[in-house]
Amino acid sequence: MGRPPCCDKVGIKKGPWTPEEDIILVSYIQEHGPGNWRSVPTNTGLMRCSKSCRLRWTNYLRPGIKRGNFTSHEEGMIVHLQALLGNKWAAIASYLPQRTDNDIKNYWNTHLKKKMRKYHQTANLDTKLHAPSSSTNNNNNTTNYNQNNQFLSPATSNNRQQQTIMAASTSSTLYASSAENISRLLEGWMMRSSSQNSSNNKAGKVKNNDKINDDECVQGEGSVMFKDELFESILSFDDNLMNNKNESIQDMEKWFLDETSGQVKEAMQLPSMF
DNA sequence: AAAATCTGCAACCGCAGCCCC
DNA sequence: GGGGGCTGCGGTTGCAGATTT
Repeated sequence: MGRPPCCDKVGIKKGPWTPEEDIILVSYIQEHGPGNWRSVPTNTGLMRCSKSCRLRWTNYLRPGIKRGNFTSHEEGMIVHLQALLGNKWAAIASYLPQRTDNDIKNYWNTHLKKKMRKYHQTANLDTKLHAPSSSTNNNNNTTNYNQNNQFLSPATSNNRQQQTIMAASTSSTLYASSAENISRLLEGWMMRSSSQNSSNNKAGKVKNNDKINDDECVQGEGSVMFKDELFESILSFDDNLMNNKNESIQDMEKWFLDETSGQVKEAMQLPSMF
């Protein structure tokens, strides 16, 4: 019945990755580059399925990943892009090259969704207080979501077209193509893992990896590369805008070009919490 | 202080689409 | 053209730590 899970083979390890496994995977990718995931478990001896290796790399080990502490600007981007695209986390992540789709998805589900709900509760209350009592708005529910669990902001329109535009501009997969970056990551790994006590790795959970990525790849020399990639990503978005202007995309353009959070809020009609 | 509950996030599952033969 | 394999993606789960009772 149904499709069997990809990883139900006997001997395939599941669950949290150990630092040792991470080092093996990073070393292998340093040598061969990302891709051809099918061959990774056999070539490395890792008792993981190819899918697990790919996920571990893209969501955690890939150089340039920034973790935790989303800035208000990033929050604004996520909220606005989610309003435009719906739950197209990969597309949204392509505009935040230092964040993974998984990270953004988690952040949306755990933080932003609640914030938006709260905001709309407040906004709804305000409307009720200020609107005439004859209002025919029967939306008791505070937040509007469509069938795709997409938050419906005032700016939302022509989503199909915008998704096409977004998809066209997400072609730049921002894997670290630079061997230098990967080796820097590996160096950081080796240094830290040697001084790391097992107390930091309860039940195989490796929380301190976060810092390694930040230190080595975001604040280090490698950050130049990723800033450039972000810039290119935004440029490609602008190119698409030139060809596909419509009202809400112009809003988007305005928002992208604005640099201060105040302007962002204004352009997006975002609540003050951002 | 201990138990119960909540929260955040890494990892897994399974579907869809692409690519190659 | 179509069948199989591989990869990408979004939804969901499970668990550890934090918070509350």
